Parts: sequence; structure tokens; C-alpha cells
Amino acid sequence: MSNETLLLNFFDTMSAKLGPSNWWPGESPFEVSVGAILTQNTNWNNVHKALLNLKNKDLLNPRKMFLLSENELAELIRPAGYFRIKAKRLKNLLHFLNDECGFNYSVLKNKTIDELRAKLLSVNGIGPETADSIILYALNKPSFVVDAYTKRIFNRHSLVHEDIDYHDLREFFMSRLPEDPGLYNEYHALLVLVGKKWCRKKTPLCPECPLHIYLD
DNA sequence: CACCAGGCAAGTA
DNA sequence: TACTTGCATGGT
Repeated sequence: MSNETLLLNFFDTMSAKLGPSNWWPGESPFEVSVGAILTQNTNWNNVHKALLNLKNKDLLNPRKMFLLSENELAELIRPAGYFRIKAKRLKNLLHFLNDECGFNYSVLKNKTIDELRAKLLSVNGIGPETADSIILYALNKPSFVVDAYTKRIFNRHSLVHEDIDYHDLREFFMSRLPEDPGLYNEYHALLVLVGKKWCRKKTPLCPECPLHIYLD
């Protein structure tokens, strides 16, 4: 079976078992972008609390958040952990948005993925996963998001090396899947659900995992 | 109690 | 270049 077909079969199997995932229900591109920074190495439950703090003060709005001091912002996002450095990173994001599009996300949508990605990566505090999350989940453009679960699941199936870097793993998917943002969106979401449930660090083999049928 | 979650950057050698 | 450390809360 070709890798293209295999990847789509993986998707269909996960989708039948777990979908639809209702992944990342943000109300605006900006809210999704903020969430992308807050969730760095952090449980989404904690991120949700921080987002509620912001939402309750009507601060999930770039122009309003821009007026906050870094310390005020840090206190509001405290539940998300790493709150001081994340406040700085959110400020960096706000400066980027101001410079790049005047807080107007529709301007960003007119740029190519490669251009957007390079510019996002130049912001201190935005790495590859955060950049791709913003491009895919906030802007609905087909930039595949990979994470630790993605690597672990595909390595367990001997489809990628365990030391594969972010860029190569992303290319593994993007060179084999159609450029469909809806597919990329749900694919990443389902991989995280599968990873959490059946592919943790300590559990080597999981016969209950729906993807188990593809093991050799 | 230990472990770690939807990472990233900076420091060290 | 290759490895290590700091960042921090809250759920299990």
C-alpha cells in the first residue's frame, strides 16, 4: 500500500472511531492565536481558565489587549503556567499583528503560507508548532501541525525515525496529503486524541488503539 | 507523592 | 553543533 493511501486510511480509521473532534473551538482568529501560545507545553484545561479570565474582561481583542501592561496580562493568564514568559510572548504577537496587518487578520490571509510562516517564526516565542497552529486553526490555511504525539504514533508504526525533526515530519504529511485545511485540521486533532488515549510515553503496545490494525 | 501537559529559547561546552 | 536548563500552574 502506498504511503498516501496509508495516511488516508489512518485518518478514516481514527475518524470513524473518534470523530468529529470539535478541536479548538475558538470564537475568533485572535482567540485561537492567543490559545496557541498559552498551550505551549501546557494542559488545555489550564489554558481554558486563562482564556476565561481574558474573556470575562473582554480582552480577547487585540486592540484592547495591546493596551494592557505586561504585568497585568501576566496575572490574568497565570493559570496557564509560564505566565511571565507567555505574557512577553503575547506582547510579541501583538506587536507582530500591529506591524504586519494592523490587527486585521483578513490581511494575513492574503499572504502565502511560506511567507506567513517565516514571519511568524521570526517572532520570539513562536516556534514551528505555534506558527503552524496559527496558520491552520486561526487562518484556515493548509499548514500541517505536528507534535510529540504525531512523532510517537508514526514512529511506533515504523513509518518515521524517532529522531525526525519537526520540519521533516511536517513534510512527511504535506508531501502525501491533499492540501485541504479541513483534513489537516481534523487529522492533527485525531492524532492528539489517539495519542492521549493509547500512545503515552510509558505504554509501548496498545491493542485497543484503533490504529493497531496497521501494525505490520 | 511524582509525573507531565496541544513548546520555545537561552545557556553551556 | 549537541545537549541541558528555565519557565509554572493544576489535574491525576
